[in-house]
Amino acid sequence: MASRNATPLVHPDTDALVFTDVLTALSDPLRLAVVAELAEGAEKPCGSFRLPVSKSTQSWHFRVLRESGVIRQRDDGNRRLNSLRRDDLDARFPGLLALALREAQALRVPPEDSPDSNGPPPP
Amino acid sequence: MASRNATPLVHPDTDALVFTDVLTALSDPLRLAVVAELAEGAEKPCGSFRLPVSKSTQSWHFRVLRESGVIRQRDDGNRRLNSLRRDDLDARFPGLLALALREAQALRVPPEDSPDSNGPPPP
DNA sequence: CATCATGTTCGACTGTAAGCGAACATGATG
DNA sequence: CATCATGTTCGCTTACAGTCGAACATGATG
Repeated sequence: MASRNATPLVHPDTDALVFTDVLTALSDPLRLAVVAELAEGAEKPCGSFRLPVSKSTQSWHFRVLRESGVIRQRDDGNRRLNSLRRDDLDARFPGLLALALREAQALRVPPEDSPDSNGPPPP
Repeated sequence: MASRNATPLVHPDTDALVFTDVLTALSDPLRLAVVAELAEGAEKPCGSFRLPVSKSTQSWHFRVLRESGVIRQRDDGNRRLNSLRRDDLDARFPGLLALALREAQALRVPPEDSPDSNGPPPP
């Protein structure tokens, strides 16, 4: 469904990143989670994030992230691979990404109350 | 209209600041302008900002800023004085405010096209 | 080639953000 | 005390963000 005549995957130039747009993109917990996962480094297809929303909604969130310049997307056969525009973000808004990642970590399933961090999550 | 029985001016604790809420607060150009103006240091009453929206809308924006923990408000007789919670923000999200201020500066009436930055703005 | 997997797009719906004016509350001022 | 200045609150609109399911497009796979 990817590399054909449709929307040609627009990415804003590094120096065209808009601060308020990036903040808006990062102000959503779901998108912040995606960013955190991409921060691990590897390119990941959209479907690999297990987001608790429908596919169409996922598409929407990835689009917001791409169009604000937070992530890069490229088509690889069937799948659309996502990566973090870390260098661009660091160049344009130094420190912002680090901050976002730190907070995304904190947001990540606040440790229920188990004394040791073991065992599977309760059903 | 201020210090009476109404809403008692709630401010979130420093360690209770929510990242996504702060980002949302800062992602609005109008509110960003307010933050920039408060960054000059002085306490300023709401009416002194000359925002291009109605009074009720201004009240709304100040409320968003206060409840997200970006600004502090206190009543002084007739007026409600605003100040930036700089220390709290720096403690909780180091670097974020500096970044926002830098970008707010950049947003500030993008230099029309006058070769030298002189003369009053055209009517 | 038929089917499946991966994503996007479209239209509709819902909720919230942002805007306004009118009414109100209160402190300052004449 | 009457009036003015400063802000908030209360509906009420309007715009947009977020969500979904259905339909579609395309690459991969049997």
